[in-house]
Formats: sequence, C-alpha cells, structure tokens
Amino acid sequence: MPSRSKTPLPSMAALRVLLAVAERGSTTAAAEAANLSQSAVSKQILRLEELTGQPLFLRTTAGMVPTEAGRIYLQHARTAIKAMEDAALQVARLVPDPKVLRLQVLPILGDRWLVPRFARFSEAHADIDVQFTTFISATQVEAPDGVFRFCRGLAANEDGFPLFGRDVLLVAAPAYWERSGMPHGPADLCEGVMLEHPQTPLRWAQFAEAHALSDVAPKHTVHYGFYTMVIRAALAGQGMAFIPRGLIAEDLQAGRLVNPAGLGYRGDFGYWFAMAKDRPHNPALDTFATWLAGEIA
Amino acid sequence: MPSRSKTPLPSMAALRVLLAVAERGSTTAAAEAANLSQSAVSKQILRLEELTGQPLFLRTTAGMVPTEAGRIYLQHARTAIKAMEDAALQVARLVPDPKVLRLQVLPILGDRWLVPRFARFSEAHADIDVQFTTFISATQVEAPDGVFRFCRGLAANEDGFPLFGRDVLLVAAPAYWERSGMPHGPADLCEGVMLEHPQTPLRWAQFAEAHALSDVAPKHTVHYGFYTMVIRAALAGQGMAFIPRGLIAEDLQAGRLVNPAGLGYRGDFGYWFAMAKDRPHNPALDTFATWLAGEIA
DNA sequence: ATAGAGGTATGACAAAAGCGACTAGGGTTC
DNA sequence: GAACCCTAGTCGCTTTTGTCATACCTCTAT
Repeated sequence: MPSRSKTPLPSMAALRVLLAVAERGSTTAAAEAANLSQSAVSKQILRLEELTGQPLFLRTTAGMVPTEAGRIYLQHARTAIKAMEDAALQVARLVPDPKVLRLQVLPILGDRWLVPRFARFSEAHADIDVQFTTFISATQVEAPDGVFRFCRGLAANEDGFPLFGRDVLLVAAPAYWERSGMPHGPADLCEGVMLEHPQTPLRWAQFAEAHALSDVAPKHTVHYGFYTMVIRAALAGQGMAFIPRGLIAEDLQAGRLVNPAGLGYRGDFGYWFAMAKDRPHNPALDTFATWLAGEIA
Repeated sequence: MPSRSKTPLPSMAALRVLLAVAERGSTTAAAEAANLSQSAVSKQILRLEELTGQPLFLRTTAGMVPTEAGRIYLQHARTAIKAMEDAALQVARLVPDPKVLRLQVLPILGDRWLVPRFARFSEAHADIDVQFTTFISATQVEAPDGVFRFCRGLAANEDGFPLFGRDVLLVAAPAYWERSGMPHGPADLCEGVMLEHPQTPLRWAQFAEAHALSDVAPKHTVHYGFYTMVIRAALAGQGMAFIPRGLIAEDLQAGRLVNPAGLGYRGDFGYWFAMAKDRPHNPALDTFATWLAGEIA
C-alpha cells in the first residue's frame, strides 16, 4: 500500500547530487562528476537542506563535510536510488532480447579510468544499455553481469581478466615536493605526509613490505573516507599517496603529479574484470568484455 | 559509495502518483487522492513508461491495471519512497525537541476517515509535523509512534483505544438495488454480487457467522486487491459490500450508498489506535491521541 | 598588507518540466 | 443514441532547475 504521507519528497536528481558531493567532498568536484555547474550543485544541496530543515553539510574552507543529519540522509538516499536503478534494470530485462548490462564498478576506477573511455563504447554500441552501479544493497535482486574489482585474482566460478593496477607509484603534487624536498629513497619519506584510505591496500604497509623496510614509516598519515579524496588531496598538494599508475597516467603526463625517483612497488592487488561463469550466455556482455580487453591491450 | 549510473531517474513525485494509480485503479481516482488533475496524473504515468521503455499499466475501460513490469516497478518505488520518508523522519528527530510524529495508517482509514478531519488538527497544531505512512519496509529503522489498525484489541505492551468499525453494514449503490431488487433479509442476497477484499475480515463469512447462516451464500463474489477498490466498486454500483459505517457515513447520508433493511452485523474487529507503552514520553503524541479521542467521542 | 587560489553562495535570466482546464475519443450501460 | 465513465492530447501559465557571471569567505604566500 502506497504512502499517503504529506512529507514533501526530494527529487532523485537532488539525491544523486547529494551523493556526489559527499563522495567528492566539494560542490565544485561534484559538479564535474555530475555534469553540472557548481552553482546548480550548490543550489540542489541548499534545497535539500531547506527540505529537511537542517544543514546536511558543514562548510569548511576545504569543502563540504557531512553532518550527522547528512550522514543519515545519505544512507537513505543510497537506498532510494538503488531501488530505482534496480527497478529500471529488472523492468528492462522483461523484454524478449534485453540488451542491458549491469556492471558494478569501483568509484575511483569508474571516474578516472572507465568513464572517459566508455564514451567510445556506447558510441559504437548504441543499442546496448549499460548501467553502472557502485554499491550493492539489500533490495538488490540480481547480481550484476560483470564486476570491476580490486583484488588478487578471480574466484573459481568466475571468468575475467586483469586490467592494470599492480604498478603502484608514490606521487605528490609538484608544490608538495618543493616544500618537502624531492626524496631519493624510501628513507627520505619519513618526514612527509602520507594520504591513505584505510580500506584500500594502497598504503605504506604494502610499500614497506615490498622493499623490506621494517623500521621506517612516515610520521604523519592522513586518512580519507574515500579513495577518490586521497587522489584529490594529492593533487591539491596535501601529501603523498600510493596510486596505481593507470589511474593517474594523465596527471603524471601533465605534471600535476610527480613520481620521484621511480619510487613505488609492484603489488599483489590489481583491477580485474570478473563475470560469473554459471549465468546464461549474454551476447551484450561478450561485446563489452571484448571491447574492454581491447582497451587495456 | 554513490552510484554513477547514467540511468535517468524518475522523480519521487511521479513515484507517488504511480502508487496512487495502482491503489485506486484509475488516473481519475488517483488524481483526487493526490490533489492533482487527472491530466497531470496521466502524464506522470506516461512519462514513467517512456522512462522504463515499456507500459506499466494496461488500459481497460474501467481503469488502469498494472502490468508485470508495473508490479515490479511498483515494488521498488515503494522502497524508494519509504527510504526517503524514513530519512526525513530520522533527520527531523535530531533536533532537540522534535515535534514529529510518525503514524502508520491503513489506506482506507486514511483516505476516508482520517485525512478529512486531520486538517483541523494540523491547523490547531501547526508546530507538530505528522508523517503518515501506510506500509512498513526493510529499511525501516524506527517503529512508528502510533498505529491505526483493524484488529480485535490491543497487545499487552500497547496503549490505545478503539475508534469505530465494529458496526458493519451491507451496502450498495441505489442503481444496484434497483437492478437486483431491494432485499428484506439475508436470504434475498444470494442472487447478488459480493465485493470483497480477501485479506480483510469484512466479508460474507463474518456476516453469516453473526447471523448463523450456514447454507446461504451469494453466488457471485468479486475480489479486489485493495479494500479501497471494494468501496469504489460499490459506489459504482457493481455490487454489494460489507463496510464499517464510519467509513461511509457521508455516502449513506448523501444517498450514494444504501443499506437495505439495516442488514449488517457487529463484528469482533474494529479500528484501533495503538501506541507502544515502552517508548520515551512524547508530548506531541499525547496531543494527537487526545485530539483523536475527541474526534470519535 | 595584499594578491591569489581554493572553496560556497547568490542574482539574473533562459530552458524545461509540471500543472490545470479543456477537449477528443473510446467503451459501457441504459 | 444519450449519458457516463475512462484515458490521452493540446494550450497557456507557473514553477523548477539549470547556466553564467559574480560576490564573498578563508587560508597561504609573497
């Protein structure tokens, strides 16, 4: 039975913007991701805050950080958006020969690697409707057709192939190196500021292990809730980060990030594309996998 | 992590309209419930269908009935709407002295009894923000403050009081009685058409039990998915229905429905208002309960 | 101090979406 | 065939949502 609540509801578009802001940490960055102007993003958030009757973000000089209310609201917004994406997918699957793909992708990989080249794919295969999703939820009924993952390898019941990512570089913005001095070896890094995302194995620990450094470690480490923000912070010159080369190829080339003395390591983890083996054959998925393999070749 | 899907999302308003249409069975009826024009409702549905790429309703001459795709979409729409209502509620609860109430109410009771008189309450207590909700979901974090229920009585850990509804009348539209002939006793009803909602104890079975009728039963029974639609069908002259007097007081007075020979019964079930005993004291809830008690007195 | 670089908010205005009133047209019922 | 229910389309009008330019704030560097 449907609701008869008089509660005014936010628009889904606004919710999407909300999530983008929370993830990227600023209206400016979110605007870019959402293909909107900064002012539009700002207004959406303000409208949401008016709706809920309280601030959803704290405005700091560095950007927007969610308040208590904001975090609660975000959680539910995810559920709502996910529900409708699921709905769209399931309904699309009802037609005889559905050319729909659902791909689960990590936010950083999507933003920095996949989305830029994906335009070419959708141009070449306009008939295939690809839905990207970045998290899973309780309402999820069907597993995605394919998954982008940061892991060591595939499970037994999966097909797939590695993309890139084992080549991890220590980078920072030129401004940062100027301030802290260009390092020549691991030992020079102790004085620096490390930027890390606790749940991602792209950290000093992996670097130290690869180079058998037992007692050296940087004095300051800053943790971010999203790996995206680690990269953003690195670009802003706030510190050093370990980042897979593939994610920042352009930034290195343009000089926005610098990898001193080739410092880095080769990790166990890499980005993989995985598909369940036991699912019914899906030609659209084949097409996508083939294209993807071509892109990394 | 938020979604980065390119899937265009429907507006929440559209989803609400969708639910209304599904429940009431026609755009015309939904328009009334949603305080919109019929044309607006129709257009919302058409837009949703364009979005999903397939029809969500079958157009029959009697109204709109959900397709397979429609039913799936409805299900998810409920979760989405519920998520945002929950969000609004939880966020509202964060302020020091939140004057927010969540009340769970049955659709028929809400439409036909509560909403009409509720205007008076919200006028008198503009500071109290009441949220009506009609279904519960997995994402639900908090129990509602109060529940309107059709039942025999309260549970041990509940406070509350009965509203009305034990006085059940057999009614039909005048046009129907003209066609089928005015009955004078239970036996005359066998030839008629009964309108019932399978999950509601407002049916021939209860009537027969109350009057110890063992072998008489109407030949034709039509089942509806929502009790709302039973009333709608009765008003449209499609048959007879058992309806609590309180829900149709106006229709009886206006002659839109007629209760022949006082036929009916006094049932075990009635509408109750229930509040959990063990919850922290909420002054706004007291205010509401007091008002409600006054309304039925 | 002051300029500059990050960020957010705001005002003016254009585009698009949404709504209501009305109308067309199909199907039932009497 | 007339009256009545339904849905869907058209026409203006209002509201929402977006862009662009700009103001403004706070930190940092010169």
